[in-house]
Amino acid sequence: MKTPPAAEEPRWLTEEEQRIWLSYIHGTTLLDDHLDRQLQRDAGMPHLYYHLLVVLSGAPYRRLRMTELAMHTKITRSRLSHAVARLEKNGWVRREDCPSDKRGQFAVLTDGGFETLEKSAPGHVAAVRQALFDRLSPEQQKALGEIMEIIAEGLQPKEAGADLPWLR
Amino acid sequence: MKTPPAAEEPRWLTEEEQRIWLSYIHGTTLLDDHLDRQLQRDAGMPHLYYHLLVVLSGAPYRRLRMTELAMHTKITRSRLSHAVARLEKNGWVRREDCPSDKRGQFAVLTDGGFETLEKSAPGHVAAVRQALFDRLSPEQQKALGEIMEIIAEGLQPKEAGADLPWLR
DNA sequence: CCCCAGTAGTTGAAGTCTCAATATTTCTAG
DNA sequence: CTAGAAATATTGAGACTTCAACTACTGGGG
Repeated sequence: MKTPPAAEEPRWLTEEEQRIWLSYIHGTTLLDDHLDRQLQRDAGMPHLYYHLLVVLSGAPYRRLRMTELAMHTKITRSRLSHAVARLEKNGWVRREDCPSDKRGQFAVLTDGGFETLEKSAPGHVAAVRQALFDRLSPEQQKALGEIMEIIAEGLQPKEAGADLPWLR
Repeated sequence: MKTPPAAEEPRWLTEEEQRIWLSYIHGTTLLDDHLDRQLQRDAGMPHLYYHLLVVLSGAPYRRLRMTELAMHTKITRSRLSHAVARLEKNGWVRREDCPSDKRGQFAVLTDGGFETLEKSAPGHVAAVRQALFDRLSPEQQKALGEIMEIIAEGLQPKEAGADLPWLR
């Protein structure tokens, strides 16, 4: 009988938590912008598009179903459709019908796309190193990986029932 | 005389570094999307716009010069101009001329903007907690803050000369 | 005082992203 | 076997971002 049931005061962030959160916003904003600019300049595409090529380049036969590619990159299928349309226009990706499912489409990395990747990869890796790995201790790198994995895991569309408390 | 001078092989990311970098991409992609969606739904604006209101609410007289606001939020002045135009249309921010510099503009948080913030803040804090703080140990939270600060610091437009090696 | 390089901020066009709606195909219960 | 539900992928409109060009103003040397 201490607090009214409906108008609970929310648990605000502490000063320390606010600092951390602000640092997160600043760091990610600056890094994302930095890489987008670097890649736009050196490869003619934003970071996400580059990443799509990277993922395709590592897939069997350099191809992936649209839905799979979307899941691997954590983006919506709609966003991916638009992105692939643009990459196709550049000749870096090609679409192919899926023989076993008439609804399906493969996104296939073309030779031109692969060459573009080869040309721009060194500059991109250098940028990532310079902005991230060169500045962090091995412990911090390890911590960052673990932290981001936890965050990603918590936001992933889960398997059926996994977030139903009465099924835990 | 071991390696040709022009075609040095770049220092690719190790497997471990690749894992970390991929986790970073996944985590930030999912978290940014999650918060954008949450705020679009509950407050009618994307996360960046909400953050602009937050920063203004903490500034003296709830106002900041455009350039200052851009620096506080790590975005370009152009992006800010567009964003403030939209926030102004919503009645959450108002522009005011700067008396001491006729080029200058203040962005001022309106009462309506403040109320909107009050209404949506609890939900937003809850989302940040649930996605981030609730899942990380105190040590991880601390580490994340330090890591992001380092990254941000490295990408910040520096003071004149600060990045000239011969001035160090 | 005047020139002009630098600063503050805005603008429009082109590119990208979101959201809801759509067409098509596959799966499944009955 | 078939009707309905679910999955695959795309589309278009509107919102947001980027980039370069632009206006207006300031401040410091000649």
